[in-house]
Amino acid sequence: MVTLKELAKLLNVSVSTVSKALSDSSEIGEATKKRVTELANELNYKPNRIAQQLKSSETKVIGVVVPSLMNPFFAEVVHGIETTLGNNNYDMTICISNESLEKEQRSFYLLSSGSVDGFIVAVARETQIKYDIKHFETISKNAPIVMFDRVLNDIDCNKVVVDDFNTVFEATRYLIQKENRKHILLISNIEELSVGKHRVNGYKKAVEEHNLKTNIIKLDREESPDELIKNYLQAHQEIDAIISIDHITGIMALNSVKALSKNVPEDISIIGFGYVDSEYVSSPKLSVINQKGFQIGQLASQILVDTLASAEKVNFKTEMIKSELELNETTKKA
Amino acid sequence: MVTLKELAKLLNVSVSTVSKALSDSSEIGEATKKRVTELANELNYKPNRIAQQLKSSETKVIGVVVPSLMNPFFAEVVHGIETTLGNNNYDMTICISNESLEKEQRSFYLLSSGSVDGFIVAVARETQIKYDIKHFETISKNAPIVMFDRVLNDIDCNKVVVDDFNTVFEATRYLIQKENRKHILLISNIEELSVGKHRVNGYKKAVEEHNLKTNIIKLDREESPDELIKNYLQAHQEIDAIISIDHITGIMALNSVKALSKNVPEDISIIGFGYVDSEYVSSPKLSVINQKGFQIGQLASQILVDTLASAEKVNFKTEMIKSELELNETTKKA
DNA sequence: TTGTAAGCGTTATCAG
DNA sequence: CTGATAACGCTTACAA
Repeated sequence: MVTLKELAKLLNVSVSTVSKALSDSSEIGEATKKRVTELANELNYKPNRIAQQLKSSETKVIGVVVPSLMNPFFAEVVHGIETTLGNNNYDMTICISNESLEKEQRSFYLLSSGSVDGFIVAVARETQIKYDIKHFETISKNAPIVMFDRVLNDIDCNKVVVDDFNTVFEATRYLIQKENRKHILLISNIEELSVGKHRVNGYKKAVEEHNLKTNIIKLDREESPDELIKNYLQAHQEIDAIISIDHITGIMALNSVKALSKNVPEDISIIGFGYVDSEYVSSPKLSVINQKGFQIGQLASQILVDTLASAEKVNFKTEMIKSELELNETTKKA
Repeated sequence: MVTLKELAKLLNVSVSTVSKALSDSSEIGEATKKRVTELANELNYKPNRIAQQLKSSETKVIGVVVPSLMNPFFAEVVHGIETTLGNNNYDMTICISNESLEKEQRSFYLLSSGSVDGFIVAVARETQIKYDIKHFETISKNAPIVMFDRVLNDIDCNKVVVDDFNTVFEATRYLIQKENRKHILLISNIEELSVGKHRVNGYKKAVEEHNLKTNIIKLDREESPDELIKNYLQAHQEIDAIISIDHITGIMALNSVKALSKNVPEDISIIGFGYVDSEYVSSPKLSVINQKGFQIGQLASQILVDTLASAEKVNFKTEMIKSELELNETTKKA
């Protein structure tokens, strides 16, 4: 790595002259500027970012802490984050909490010692359950945090959330009112998360508002979830619609229904949660709730970048990104 | 952010005393050590990592540059990378090239100015096609690079590759020899990538070795790929097996076949490329080639960490991770 | 046992 | 127009 000092020696000028010349300062004469920049290019000089960071006490790096990258929703959000940060000359360092509280804490403490200017987080499942949130309290005093999707009400920071309750409420109501469905099954495998609870409650409200019965299956992947769904459907022939509240069980439900030789959407309508590939891997194409992960990521990082740019402390806001019901082929035509 | 200097002032000792005390140096007396650590804890002192990095000219950060995170294969690899790096006290900053040469170059130059100790890359599609690889040549002189999956033969560095040719060759041969298939269709949507070419060639070799005819569909997502597959199958009723060489078209093929009321695997066997969710979103469960993304990520980062740890320059190696044929329900029982 | 000072690579202030 | 110097926060010879 070639440094200012080496350039200075080779050119027989001082370090500060080189520095100024390279930043095109008006203090430096055109002739020297040219000499300097030419040698710098030749030797492929790049200012050492670590040194700049130390000097400016700004890293231009954002710490992103997510539970997983193999969940397509988070992958999508991270993609949105990357795009916006890139446009604002920020890099990101990603830590994966793996839904573990301890891993999340470690990541935070590691990054909080000057490595990043701010954080974007979706809190780990274990953190939500145990509700051990000291690390957020500590950090939020020093560096701005933006939380998305899985947020903590008791932490004072900017938040970007999905209107989980209303989204599922409306999807359920759609099935009842527009498709005249009366026996709607909800399939859930994220019951313990706050977002999961909101979604279930949205479903319940819509169903109860129409004086219908709730039908809920809670899955977890250990068992054989497709069998469970199939058995349930066989035992409950009255089911005429399914709502799945995560990105995978909707497709599983669709496959189960097909296996029972029921017609979709004639006999049973299905609405799942969408992700980038869901329409490619389902047939007929799954009707989905699109959570707009990309936009969520963009908004979260824009808020963070803006916060870092403005000196005055503005009050914390919670922005809501409205999910969109995308009617494809597993619901009847509108 | 509390610094050594502040601690020193508060304790009426010198900065170096504080520094040594905190690193439990034998030079410092127990009494002062105690005073120092207590105040440090109280004030939540964390050494500024940027300063440490400048001092040691080591960042303990690895730059990871991948084409996409929404491709589950890369998400899996990144997960493997994160795990291994975490175990070795490294962080990672991720850049997404989005398959763009220019974005890839920018990422490299940005990170190469001291921000990271080394790189892990899968090269962008555009880079492979245009074969503009100057940025790799430049960087590889200063920082170690490990390439995975999409590698560049002309760059001298460590590599972790998948045996694409043999994997598909063997899968095809399996269909021919064990399942007695004679009309095998290959579906591809990554023809232009080197890995895609290898896979196609593996297929061709197996087919031709048995004096069978090759049948290939090239897809791209703009058109309506499922229709294309369906039409092809309808026009070619003799097809009795399908190999798909990416993570998504295998499931598409399965759905198309079912739509034509053919039985899987009785009438048609299908083998796709697997990813974490493929068995959950297919029914019957797709038989897949498992590329072992997680292991690839682990190995790539282990190699990089080892390289950084050892002073002597060892020769560059190319390691091969053997993919595994996982026979599920879309092939006949072995 | 503790303190002083130099240095990592930059930038910025101030003199020359 | 150019150069010396200090500072960012830390580590580490070397002195005391």
